[in-house]
Amino acid sequence: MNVFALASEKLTATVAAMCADKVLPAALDLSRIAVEAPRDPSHGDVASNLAMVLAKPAGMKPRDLAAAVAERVVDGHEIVSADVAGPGFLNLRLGDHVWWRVLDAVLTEGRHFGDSAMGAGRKVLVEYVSANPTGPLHAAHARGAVVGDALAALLIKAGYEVLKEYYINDAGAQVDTLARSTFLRYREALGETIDAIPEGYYPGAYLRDVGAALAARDGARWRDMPEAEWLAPVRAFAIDHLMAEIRADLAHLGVEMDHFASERQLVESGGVDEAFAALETGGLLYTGVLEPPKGKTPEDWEPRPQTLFRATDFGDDVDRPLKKSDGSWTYFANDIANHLDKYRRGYGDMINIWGADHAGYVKRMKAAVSAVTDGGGVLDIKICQLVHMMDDGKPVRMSKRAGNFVTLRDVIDSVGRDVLRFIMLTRRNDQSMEFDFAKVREQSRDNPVFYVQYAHARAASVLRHAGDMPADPAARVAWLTAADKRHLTAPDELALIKVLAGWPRLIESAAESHEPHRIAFYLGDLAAAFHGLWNRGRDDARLRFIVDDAPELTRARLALVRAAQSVIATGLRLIGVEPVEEM
RNA sequence: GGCCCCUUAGCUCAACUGGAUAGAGCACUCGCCUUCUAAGCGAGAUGUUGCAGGUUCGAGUCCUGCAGGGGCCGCCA
Repeated sequence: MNVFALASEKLTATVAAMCADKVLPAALDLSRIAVEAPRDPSHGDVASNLAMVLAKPAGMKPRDLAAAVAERVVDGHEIVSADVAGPGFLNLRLGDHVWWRVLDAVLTEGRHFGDSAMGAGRKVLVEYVSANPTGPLHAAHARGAVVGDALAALLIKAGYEVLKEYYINDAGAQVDTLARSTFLRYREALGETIDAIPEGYYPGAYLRDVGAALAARDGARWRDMPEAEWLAPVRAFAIDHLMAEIRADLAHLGVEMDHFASERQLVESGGVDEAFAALETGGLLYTGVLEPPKGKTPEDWEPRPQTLFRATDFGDDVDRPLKKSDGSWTYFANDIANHLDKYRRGYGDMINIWGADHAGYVKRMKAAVSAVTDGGGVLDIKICQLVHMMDDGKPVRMSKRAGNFVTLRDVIDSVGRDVLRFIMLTRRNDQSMEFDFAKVREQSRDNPVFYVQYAHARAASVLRHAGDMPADPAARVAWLTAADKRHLTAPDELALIKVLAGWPRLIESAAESHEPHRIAFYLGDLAAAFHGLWNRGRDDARLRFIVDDAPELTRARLALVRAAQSVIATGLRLIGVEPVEEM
């Protein structure tokens, strides 16, 4: 149950009744009415701007209109008071039993509390990670992986049908370089001495494993053949090998993709030609010469006619080339095909999670999606800003060139999957963040993961001490919902229930804005409210959850504890973190 | 040179997509504490939201310009 929806229905019903009574004109536009929690709890439980939005069409002053609605909306039961404040806000206060009902809803709905029908089963494709298959995932991939995965889970909870997809860049020059680099390691595995890795090859030691595996499978078969013979099979072998590692690393992080899309397969099956044809049919291609980028002219720049896409018609800054000088497709052309393919698979809503290095690419991709789907497809792109890896305040040096970058696997092994996942959501995606190995392992109030986990474990501890409570889950829910909630009237008890009541709304707003970090922040707030209640018991034993000589009071409080624990657990699981029973 | 993101308390960051007196944590000061779980609790103080304009009942949020930080900028992906 969603108290904001409840209040919203009450308010619109009241306005409708006033229209019917001709107090207000008919056919008012109610779409801009907001019903939300006021920032300051002293203003009430629910606030609405309806009087300010409707004032002009209704021909009334906002405060007068608000007062008229206030008078009619109060029923002394669910809405116990309505006040006009400021320029015309309508502040509602809900009856305590509304909150008690929320508590029962949390208990009976369990992990389904907060599920929303908002998505109405609409299909959404979330593409994330999509790292090149030329090496293991490194630390910088963690953020996109976690943000994408949590967003996907969030959208599922909000009622969307989600496909989690990884786009494998297995078609460009980089995978040819991978093949050649692997071939060196293959010869090495066959006994040759490789003095130095030539310039332009991948030097990473991880390719030794790949070379050795190839030698183990095929022996010396490729060694003396010309490159044209071995390039494709070695490339395929290396990609398969590295993708298997990438999948294993993702699994280690708790990320399970639904689908892996191959760029090469897309190209070979004619997907790019189709996208090209679609653009050509729309008259969106022409041959032209681009200006060199100002202030940074490449040394070998020479004006050259190219096949260009009219990206500027769709909000981009310049038109973009689709073919390289050797006649092959640009990465952009392939990616257009990738997105057209998504669209044709039924995914009109697409979300891509990208790293900061791709930020300059956003406009053209959105332009392309708009063009190639004739406006039918919508692409949202979330840019994950850089993560600065630190250890106790000192930057962790990473050099991809030297091949000594920190792998994703290293980070997971070092701090644990749960910590990594949670921390990656403690910043908005478009904000850069520090990740300090020492700090995230710290067990203190400063560490948000610890703080939230501790709240869950504390709740579990209380429930373990509750002697009367049935152990069987169904019986326990029945026992807790049957508790007399009239014992829960203290302001901070109600405050905790109000935080719980905000969960369904948080799911919807986070899903709508594609911002999974809000879950982590919400859990921090919820944990704070719970710890606050706990701490009341330190000074006054009567304020503890379990009061020995007051079984009915205890039972009601246990219902609150269990409800808080349940929402914390649901929230943690939603972002892929396992709640702990003990710490 | 161009484009994108960012700039909020001393520090690290929020702010429910335009709402009311901009909030947390850390650090700081004072007091308390050893528990249903020890890794703490309570109280206090903290602001020209980078700067200058604009839009409107109302702007941290939207539009323009400027400054600073980061990222990117045809034939890499």
